[in-house]
Amino acid sequence: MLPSSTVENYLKSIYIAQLRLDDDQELVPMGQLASSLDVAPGTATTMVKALSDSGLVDYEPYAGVRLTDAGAKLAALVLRRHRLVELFLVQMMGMSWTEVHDEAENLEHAVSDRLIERMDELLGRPSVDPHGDPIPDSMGTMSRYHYHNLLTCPLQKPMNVTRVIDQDVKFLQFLEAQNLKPGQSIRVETRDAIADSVTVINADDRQITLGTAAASKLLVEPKRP
Amino acid sequence: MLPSSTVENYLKSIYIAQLRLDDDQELVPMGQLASSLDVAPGTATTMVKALSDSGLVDYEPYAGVRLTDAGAKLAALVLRRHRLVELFLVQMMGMSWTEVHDEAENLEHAVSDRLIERMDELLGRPSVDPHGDPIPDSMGTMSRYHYHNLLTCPLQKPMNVTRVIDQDVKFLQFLEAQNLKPGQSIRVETRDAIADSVTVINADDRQITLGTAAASKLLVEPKRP
DNA sequence: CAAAATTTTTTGACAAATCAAAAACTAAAG
DNA sequence: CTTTAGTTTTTGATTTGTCAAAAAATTTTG
Repeated sequence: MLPSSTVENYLKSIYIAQLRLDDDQELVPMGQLASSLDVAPGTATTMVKALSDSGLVDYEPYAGVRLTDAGAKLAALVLRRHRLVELFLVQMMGMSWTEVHDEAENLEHAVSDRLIERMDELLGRPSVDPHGDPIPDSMGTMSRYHYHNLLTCPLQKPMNVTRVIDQDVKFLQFLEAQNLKPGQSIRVETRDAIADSVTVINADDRQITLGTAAASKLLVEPKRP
Repeated sequence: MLPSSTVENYLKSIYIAQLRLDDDQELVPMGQLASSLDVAPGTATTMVKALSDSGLVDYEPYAGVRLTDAGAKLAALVLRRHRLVELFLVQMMGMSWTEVHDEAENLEHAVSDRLIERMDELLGRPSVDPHGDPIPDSMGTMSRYHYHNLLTCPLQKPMNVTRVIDQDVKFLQFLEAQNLKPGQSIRVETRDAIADSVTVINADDRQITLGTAAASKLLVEPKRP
């Protein structure tokens, strides 16, 4: 009984929401789930009850939903397929990292285990996708790093962009144009809480100002070569 | 309103059945369509009526169904995706020509035009897939070549296998083991109508005997080195 | 050509996934 | 602690794709 792509999408959404909830014990609220899947709230309730009956989630009425171990493993494997496909499209097909998310959104439900294994091999068992997101292994285990973002990292220190937490094409294109892609070296110059902004210097010594909402989506780590 | 993968499969089946019907004016019987799609006859009737309402097929009750121009174009583009994916899996992913059909069966509904165009480019605008089946162009035009098969080709003349009209993995593996893949050089030695068999000599001078049902699935053309 | 066999269509039902809007519940504010 | 605001669940419908079995049409056969 292989899960439908709808089921895979629900599991994936819950998985990602749970990661963002951070505290691993918490429940994902139904409203949030519904809006992330772009369905009506009642639809999510119905579906989550069915998932609960299949043992993929724990559901607490009026409180929210949490993946079981079985559900979490399935979700991680969907994410693995998604991210390997993204990397494959960039590395082997020469597509832009800004456009591969939507393509992978469809392919993640259509690629077989055999093909995914082949991609993994050809790509050299990569650990992150083109956005810096970690790729779960074939057992469904995903490394969980706690990166700094542009709001929390030290000022005036050379950092590397390691990850971008947003799949919006325009935003990614903007980052590319400003040399703020994963892998680039940057440093945060100033932060202004009142102005709600952060200024960073990129590798070309160009200064870029971001709002804090955008700044929080760029994850960095101390530069070390 | 992009067609669902179910609709794509119906169109593809009708398209292929129509090619086999040869006389282009004929109708595909509902029973044949239903069994090729592995659905109940009534299901096919219902679906075909819906396709007819969308202007993708002409439906004549109790007689059968035929693609309209719009339907034929859509079907050809599905076939294009299927066959490009198959070739891609063999050429670029190193998969076996015997196993790519099933994989392509899923991927044909998930790959975008953009990705297909990229594959086509990387593969050098190929004209046939690993089974020798022609690949329609992006306008939905497919070359319709009239090959001989092992039952109709001249005896004792050197021929090239150009195409295999069967996707059964065991059969393809058999052909591979006997050096009867597309591209190989062979010659038909004898035919025996009573014994219902054909004997062929492969490139290694090994003699292989096939039943006529199998023999009719191997298409050949005169060897021209 | 009429009876039998076959094919096709119709009918009624069902499962998956969804929505809109009413009802129920929880949380927040006064 | 009650009213209000915000979530969540229920309810009743809808769409897509499917099946089994009855009914109708067609084709084959004696």
